Amino acid sequence: MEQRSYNQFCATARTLDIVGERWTLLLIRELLTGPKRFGDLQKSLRGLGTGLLSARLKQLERDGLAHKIMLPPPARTRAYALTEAGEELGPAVMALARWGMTWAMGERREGEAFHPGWAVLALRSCFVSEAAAGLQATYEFRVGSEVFHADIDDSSIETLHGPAQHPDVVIETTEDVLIDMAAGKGGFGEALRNCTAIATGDEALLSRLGVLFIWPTPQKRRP
Amino acid sequence: MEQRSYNQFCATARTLDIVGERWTLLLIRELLTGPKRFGDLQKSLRGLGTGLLSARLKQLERDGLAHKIMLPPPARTRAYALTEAGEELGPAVMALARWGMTWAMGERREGEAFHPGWAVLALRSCFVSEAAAGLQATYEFRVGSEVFHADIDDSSIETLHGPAQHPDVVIETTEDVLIDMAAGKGGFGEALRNCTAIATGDEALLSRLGVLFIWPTPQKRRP
DNA sequence: CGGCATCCATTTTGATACTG
DNA sequence: CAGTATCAAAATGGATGCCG
Repeated sequence: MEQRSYNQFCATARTLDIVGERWTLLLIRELLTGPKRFGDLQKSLRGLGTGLLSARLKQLERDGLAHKIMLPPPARTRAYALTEAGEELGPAVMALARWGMTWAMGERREGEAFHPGWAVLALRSCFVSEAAAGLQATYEFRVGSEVFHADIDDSSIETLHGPAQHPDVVIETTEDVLIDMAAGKGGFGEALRNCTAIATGDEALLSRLGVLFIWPTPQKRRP
Repeated sequence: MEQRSYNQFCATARTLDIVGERWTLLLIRELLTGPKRFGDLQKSLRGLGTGLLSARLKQLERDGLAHKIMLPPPARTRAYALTEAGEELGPAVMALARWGMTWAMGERREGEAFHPGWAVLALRSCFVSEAAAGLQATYEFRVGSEVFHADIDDSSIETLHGPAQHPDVVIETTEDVLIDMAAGKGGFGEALRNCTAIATGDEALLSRLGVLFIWPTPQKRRP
């Protein structure tokens, strides 16, 4: 199994040799919110069969971007987690996401899957680090049975799957609100005000959300 | 010809639907330093046949990322240029390049192609915008028969193929120096000091290069 | 559940030959 | 040059069966 390569001594090409194949960057997107099990990865990626998923994960391991871990009790099952090198692809994935928010989102299309985690990651890519200078806060997001949290610590952010230890604010909402947000219908602040979102916790931190996360203005691509 | 899609309502996935196919991001990398002709694109991308190149360019046009233009006299030939949406992929490509510089470069491998333009783009991704606040300067780089220039204007940068109008500094060097730089053997400052680089122009601006462009420290990926 | 192996229909790609 | 046309080789997708 010889690995295909662009054979260019160029940082972009070398990166794409490693993560440029179909599905690879989406796998990394999944793992950016924390370790995931084989089955959960497959459920998130319709169209990716077990064979190819297995091959891609092996490749990520071989290339030092991910590794198998044992989930702590009481789970005690295997899962895949990013290594440091894998985590550091975050900025690149966020940059791709930002471009997509601006130039490629719009209305949800017939048959398109949606997972709350994707919206949470999109939110991370909207994080305005300058607006968080000196801030320390944890926001928890509950959407149906899915829970995520954003940990902000002085201009850095982490967005992880699962509940927070000590959330300062808890926001409970529905998938539909996130879908509207992802479609660019008003920023995060509007999504909150809009409808079903219920928030509990520190009022000041809650109202700060609109400054911490700024959704880019959608634009039209013209041929 | 139905376009293949991940079918996910997610900014990253939507972006990859558009630019995630093989060669597409490398094509965009080529166009990020300015318009290019069909033949020149092909020469830069060994392994990409005329058929696929033609198909990719059509797709870029259809998706509003690039368009055909007429080069101004005396050239008067057709070329491909990025649209605004295409240009805005710059940050994403730069992010991929930065990751590659850190985690994937090292020694040049047997058979790998190299073009000065790739190094110039890598340089752009090392640009420290804070270090350029209030600065206005144009650097011209000459490498063999290839000429590029970096136009810095108050914390923003453009790196283009071709000579500059009014360069403040002209740096003449060899491919080997750029290759060493790309391999991470010392930053740009060192590359200049090192050997064949000859610079003419404003001394103060020249010595500022080491602050304007900071090469990331190469790291090892561990499986 | 997690994961590999196998088979097979479709797509993508790579390489080259050919045309305006 | 700037592309089309063509064909062989790979990669993908989907289904299914097996094993710990």
